[in-house]
Amino acid sequence: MSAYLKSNIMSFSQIQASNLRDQVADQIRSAIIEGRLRPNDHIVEAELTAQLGVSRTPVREALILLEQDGLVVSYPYRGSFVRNFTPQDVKDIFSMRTVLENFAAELIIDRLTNEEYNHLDQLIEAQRQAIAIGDLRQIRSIDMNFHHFIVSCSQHSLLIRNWKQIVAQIFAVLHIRAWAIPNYDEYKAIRDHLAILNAYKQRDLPTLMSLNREINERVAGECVYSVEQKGSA
Amino acid sequence: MSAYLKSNIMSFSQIQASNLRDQVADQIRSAIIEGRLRPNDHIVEAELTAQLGVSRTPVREALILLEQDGLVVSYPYRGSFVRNFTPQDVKDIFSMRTVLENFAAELIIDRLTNEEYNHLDQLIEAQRQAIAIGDLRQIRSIDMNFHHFIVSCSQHSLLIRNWKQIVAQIFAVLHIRAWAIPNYDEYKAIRDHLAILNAYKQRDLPTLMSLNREINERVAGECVYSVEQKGSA
DNA sequence: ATATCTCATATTGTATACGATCTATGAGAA
DNA sequence: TTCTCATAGATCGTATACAATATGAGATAT
Repeated sequence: MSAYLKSNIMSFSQIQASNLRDQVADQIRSAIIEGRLRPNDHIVEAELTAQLGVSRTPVREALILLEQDGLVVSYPYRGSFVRNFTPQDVKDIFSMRTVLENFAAELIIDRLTNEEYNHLDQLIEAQRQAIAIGDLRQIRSIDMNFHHFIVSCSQHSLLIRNWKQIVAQIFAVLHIRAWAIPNYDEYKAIRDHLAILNAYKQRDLPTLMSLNREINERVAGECVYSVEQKGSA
Repeated sequence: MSAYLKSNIMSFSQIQASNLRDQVADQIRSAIIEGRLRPNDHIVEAELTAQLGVSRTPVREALILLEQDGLVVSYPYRGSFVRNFTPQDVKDIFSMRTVLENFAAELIIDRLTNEEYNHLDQLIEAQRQAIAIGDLRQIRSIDMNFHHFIVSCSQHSLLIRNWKQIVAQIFAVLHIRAWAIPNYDEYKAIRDHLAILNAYKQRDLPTLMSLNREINERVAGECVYSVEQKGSA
């Protein structure tokens, strides 16, 4: 395996937050993405201070980061809350994701190597096994890795950065979908990924772009439905 | 004039930073965008504390925001520096701008009203006058407003937000161009804007998208040249 | 009973104090 | 002369203390 490919594959886990700010941000981000913190939950700085054993300074700085990431909203002298996505928010997020992933596709479709195809094949297989076991957290993780690997192949740091932000928001929304649609067919993602990978192998950009659009619009629809359900419940 | 249009036009000036953090961030951002702070300049928290008459806390928080915006880079225990754009950075920034503006075009091209066309006409004329006077700062401001108005018509908050970030970085780079190419023909922008506006009026999306791409690639090339000049100087 | 006002409490915004780390400088040895 | 290493100064990271603001409970008037 080439050094480039390896670093690409590892780019999710190799990140190590040096300062407390980033560590705290990662903790809160995980809590939101994994659904332990729910939309509109009040994030009280003093509580995190106690729970994490750090002072308010890094906690506050972490919350600033998360607000920039669109996972948290803050109001002056009232505090920070887990962002509650409106149907319009969800539509916007998924439409932006489509735009970014189509841009990535345009950049890489003629440059992907067999090694990279193989890695994507393996990820699909791993996700299939995670679904068989029923490990939802693992399913989500591999799913994200599939798309992240593709986007990171572009080596377009700005694109990768913006995509990561969007996807973090999407994962927060996917938890709402999981609550609203308990028996969601996770194998849909497998079929989607196979179709995407096939389009890449065929180097068929138009098909790939409409695939991206259709998939994202379908999932967006599911999430909008879920958000509306939650609002009326 | 419709209420929607009015709020759209005013959306640049109506922002009012309530807390010190945002005020400090705005000050530093302006300094970078206007070229008073140059790439690689060391931003020392204590100096800003003294100059602005606030404590280090809001200064630090502002620097975190600016790092997220891609205008500042920070190294642990070494400090924050005005970001120095590499040629690759410049290419990435402009290619992302193209993607975002083409997305905006797709969203709005069939929905723009005569009022909005008129406003864009007025902005072009205002920019022409600013060029005649030679007010570079005003030229830049109106130029940004032209594009911002278009993007904001999409009412896609995520798109608008990402676009604003990108454009702040571009403005920082444009100052490098101004230093490298002192007698730059500012009327180029007028011709570009007229062509863009005309494509919108014709509702000709393909032409508009290739226009966007060509213009951004041309300006990107000028900026890459300028960045390379600076590096070798 | 309802509405409105007052004030205590909780929470955030800001300032300051302390600790950790980097960088440059200079003395001493090879 | 040049290299190494210790030390001091500068700067950032974190913790704590104080100030400003929002919220809600209870009192009071209608």
